Amino acid sequence: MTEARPLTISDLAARTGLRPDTVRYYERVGLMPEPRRTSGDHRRYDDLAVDRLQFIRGAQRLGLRLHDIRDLLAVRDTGECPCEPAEPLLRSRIAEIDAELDRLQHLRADLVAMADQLPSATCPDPVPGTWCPPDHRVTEGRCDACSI
Amino acid sequence: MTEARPLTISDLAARTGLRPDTVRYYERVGLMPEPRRTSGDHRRYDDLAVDRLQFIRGAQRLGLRLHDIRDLLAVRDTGECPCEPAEPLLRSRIAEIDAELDRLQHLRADLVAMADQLPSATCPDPVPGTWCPPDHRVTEGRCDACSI
DNA sequence: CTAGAACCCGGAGCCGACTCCAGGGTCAAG
DNA sequence: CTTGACCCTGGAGTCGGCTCCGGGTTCTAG
Repeated sequence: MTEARPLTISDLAARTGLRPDTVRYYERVGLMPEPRRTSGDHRRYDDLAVDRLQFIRGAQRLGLRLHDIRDLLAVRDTGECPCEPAEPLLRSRIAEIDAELDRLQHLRADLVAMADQLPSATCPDPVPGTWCPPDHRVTEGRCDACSI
Repeated sequence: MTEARPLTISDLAARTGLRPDTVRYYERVGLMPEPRRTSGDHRRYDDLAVDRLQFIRGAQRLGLRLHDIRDLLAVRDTGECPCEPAEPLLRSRIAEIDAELDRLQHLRADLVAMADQLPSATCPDPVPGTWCPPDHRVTEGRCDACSI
């Protein structure tokens, strides 16, 4: 069977697409438990560690923060399914993402409007002056109300 | 005329919705030129400084980074309209935003799928195991391929 | 003239998630 | 046993954009 043979930290890292430093970092911040060590103080891991790191990666892919992932892991460690506490977490991340999408869509629209009018209108009179977002009207090469 | 009477750093900050610390910070990083000083070494500003900070705020509103804004200001300082160099900058920011929107939309879809299936399926067997993104099929409470 | 608000400066701290470093020690293949 | 790849630690650095601090100085209204 493919049991036993313990993994070094870089074996583990390689299997999970991380770097050894990152694994040590996860240990420091409490995502990974302290592993057993060789007599020479080198970390040795088993497949549970691989599983745990994959859980972390999966949760990260879902846009969760290490802070939240730590909480889910704590639940998981009790032997319970982390789904129950995960759902509100996911819902609130969705809300955050919606807010960010909204912000970016508005921003994008502003940028496009700005970029489109740039080559033509605003530039007749190369004078140092205010250069404004597109929702501020420009009169005679100058911005009316650039109070933001 | 509303000329002359020079502004202290907090006057300037108040007029532009910033804090004095922020203005000093902008000076440190090269966005604002060194202003003149009183004999006691206090900064004194004029309306050009207000204009400049408004330009900075406007460009920030468009999602430009201080680094880029500094470049635009450098052009503006030559007396030229910063539009010419601004356009490619804006276009590349738009591309970045598109990439980010894309990422967030995928992420959102994954989160929703995950959150929707949480209360039901995945949880029949509260065993510590892998908990995976929704595009990885789950068989008998376990994930087939959770290699990211 | 005096009180108290505002200013000065350099540097540190914050957020998140790493990443890298130096200066050692250890492991395993040959 | 040697060699070279790997590992250890604690701490610092990175990115961006501020924000705050302490200890000292200056400005200004009354």
